[in-house]
Amino acid sequence: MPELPEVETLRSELARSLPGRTIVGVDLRLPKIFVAADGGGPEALVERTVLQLRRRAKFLIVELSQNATLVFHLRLAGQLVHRDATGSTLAQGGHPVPAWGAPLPHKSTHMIFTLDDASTLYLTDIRQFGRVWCMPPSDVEPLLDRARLGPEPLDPAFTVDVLAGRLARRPRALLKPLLLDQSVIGGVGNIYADEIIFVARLRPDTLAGEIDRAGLDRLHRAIRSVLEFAVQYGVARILNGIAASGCDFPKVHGRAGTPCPRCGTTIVKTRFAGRGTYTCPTCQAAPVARRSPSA
DNA sequence: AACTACTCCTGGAGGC
DNA sequence: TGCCTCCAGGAGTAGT
Repeated sequence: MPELPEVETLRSELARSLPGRTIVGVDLRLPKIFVAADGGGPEALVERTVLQLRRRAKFLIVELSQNATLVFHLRLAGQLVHRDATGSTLAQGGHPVPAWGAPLPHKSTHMIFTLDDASTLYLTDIRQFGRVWCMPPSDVEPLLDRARLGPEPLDPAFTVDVLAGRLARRPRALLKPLLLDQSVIGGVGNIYADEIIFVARLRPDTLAGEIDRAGLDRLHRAIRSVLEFAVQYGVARILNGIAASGCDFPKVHGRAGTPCPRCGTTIVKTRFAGRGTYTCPTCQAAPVARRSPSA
C-alpha cells in the first residue's frame, strides 16, 4: 500500500526516466479510474511532453506540456512501471502485485501510456481504487485542497511545534487515527503509522491531548526518522521485494509473534480503528490517564 | 467532535 | 485440486 516513502521513491525513479518523453498513445482499459477536468477522454494527452514530477503526500503529480497535469493516487494497490522498448524496467513503484518483473500488461493493467522512445508506462491496480486525474495546472492545488492535506512531514517547516499545533486541534482523538488522517499529516499510512508509534514509544490509543512534551518530541523525531529512513534507504524496494532487506524494517508492522527488537516481548496484532495494528505490549508506554494500572 | 460502519475491489491465504 | 470465506486497506461518506 503505497505511502509517502513509496510514492517518493517512485517519483524519484520516474523523474529520471520520464521527463522529456512525449506521449504518443494512451490505452485506457478501465474508464472509471480516469477523471478529466473537462470530461474528455485520455486521447487529449497525446503529443504532450512530460516536464517534471513532484509529490504531495501520497499524490504523484506529473506536469505535462500544453497546460496539462496528470495526478496519480495509487490508493491501496496501484503500481506504475516504466519499461523501455526492449521490456527492461526503467522505473517502478507502488504495490507489488503483480510481482515486479511480471509480464505487462497484466489483467489488472488499466492504463497504458506509449511514449515517443517506444517505452511504455503501465498503471496496474488489482483493487481498482487508484485514480488518475487530468487537469490544467491551475486546478491541481484546488484538488489537493479538497483533500485537506496536512503538512509534509519531511518538509523542514514541519517542526515539533507544528505537530503540537495539529494535535492540539484534536485533543480527544486517538493517536493512530490521527496519524492516518491526511488532514493532520500528509502521507502516513497504516504501516508507517505503526512504525512511528512504536519508535516514539507511544500507544495507538493514546489521546492526542495526553501526550506530554517529551512524547511530542519523540513522536516528531519518529515521524521524521522513520519516513526519512524509508525514503533514503529505499525501504519501498525492500517491502516490494525488489531489494534484499539489510535492515530491521519494519520493526513491528506485520511482525506479530516475533520478538520486539527493543525488549524481546512478543509483538501482538490487534484490530484498532478498523486497521491491523502491531504493537509491543511492554515497551510502548501506557497512556497517562485513560488506562489505569488496574484496567 | 469523533467515532463506527460501509463502500469501492480482488488477490491471496487458510480451512475443509 | 477446488471451492468457500475472510482479510487486506486509502479515502470518502453516512450514520450515531
